[in-house]
Amino acid sequence: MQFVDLGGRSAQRLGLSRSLGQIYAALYLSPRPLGLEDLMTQLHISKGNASMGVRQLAEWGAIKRVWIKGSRKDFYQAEENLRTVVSQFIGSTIRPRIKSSHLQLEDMTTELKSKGKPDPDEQFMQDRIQTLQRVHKRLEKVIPLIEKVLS
Amino acid sequence: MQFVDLGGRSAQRLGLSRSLGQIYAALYLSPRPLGLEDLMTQLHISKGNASMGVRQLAEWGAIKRVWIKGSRKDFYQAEENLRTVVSQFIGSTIRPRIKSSHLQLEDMTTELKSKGKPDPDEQFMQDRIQTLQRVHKRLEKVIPLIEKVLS
DNA sequence: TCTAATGTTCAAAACATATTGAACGAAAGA
DNA sequence: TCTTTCGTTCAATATGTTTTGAACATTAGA
Repeated sequence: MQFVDLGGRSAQRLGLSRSLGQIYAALYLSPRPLGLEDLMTQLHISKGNASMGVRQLAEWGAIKRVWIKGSRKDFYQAEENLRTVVSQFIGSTIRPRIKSSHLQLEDMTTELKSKGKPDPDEQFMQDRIQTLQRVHKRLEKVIPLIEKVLS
Repeated sequence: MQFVDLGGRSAQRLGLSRSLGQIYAALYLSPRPLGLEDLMTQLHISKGNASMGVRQLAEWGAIKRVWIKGSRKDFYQAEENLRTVVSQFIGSTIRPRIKSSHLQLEDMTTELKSKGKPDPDEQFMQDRIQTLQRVHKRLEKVIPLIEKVLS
């Protein structure tokens, strides 16, 4: 299905697995909660894959588990507020990565500076890294804007 | 080298190959242009990899080829204006993808609408896709902000 | 023209990651 | 208690991507 395909490809672009995107897409378009069985047949994926997928998505708050009276299967439905989904993804995945780069750049500058008496080449490196840090800081400011634009 | 590693990992996060990031990082920190030979030895990558890497980066305008008198090797240096690099990357890679998703969503809505008389489930899908389109449009607005924040 | 230096190409290999599926565990109902 | 249904786990497999390296192309200089 076209929408599910789009979900799969979008997920891959974001560095996630295709099936995560497919699962979310299928749930997002379904008026009724779906069980593992449904996902397996609709998406042609294995039970293991479906199981791991829904767990991951539920951890991120992108889908939620619902109970349906009279069935002992687990059912899931998409968190329909996309702002929430995006925020969650940013918080759990994007932000930590940015922070990590941030820290590494800091490490490098402090180490360089601690050596004192930089020769011209070291000075050049130091300058470049500082420039990069400034750019990095500016880029970080975009993150809150993403969330703002979705409100 | 730490900075080169960071470049490699960052590239991978952006969906590029590790060596692209490493090559750019090495050039970015080097006060002098580097040739293929330098890249091969500094980064422990093959000649083919280095050759393909610099071509790609040069196409994106992230590095430029420079001639050094008295040598017939090709040398490269990083485009030092990171704003340019980012813009280029957005234009050549991010924007087309967004546009593609955009078009696919439009396709789906028009197809759904053309069928007339949606049953309740079709109606639900139609609504969800429309919501998604609105979110998508809002997210698109962030792109110019990225470029703005770098000016 | 021949040789040496350099860059390019692309099929094969290496690598990384996602997916499968069989075995297992838990728990409900008979 | 036994059986069935359902979800989970994870080693093996499949898939997709990157990297290698040997063969080739091109050009400069001898």
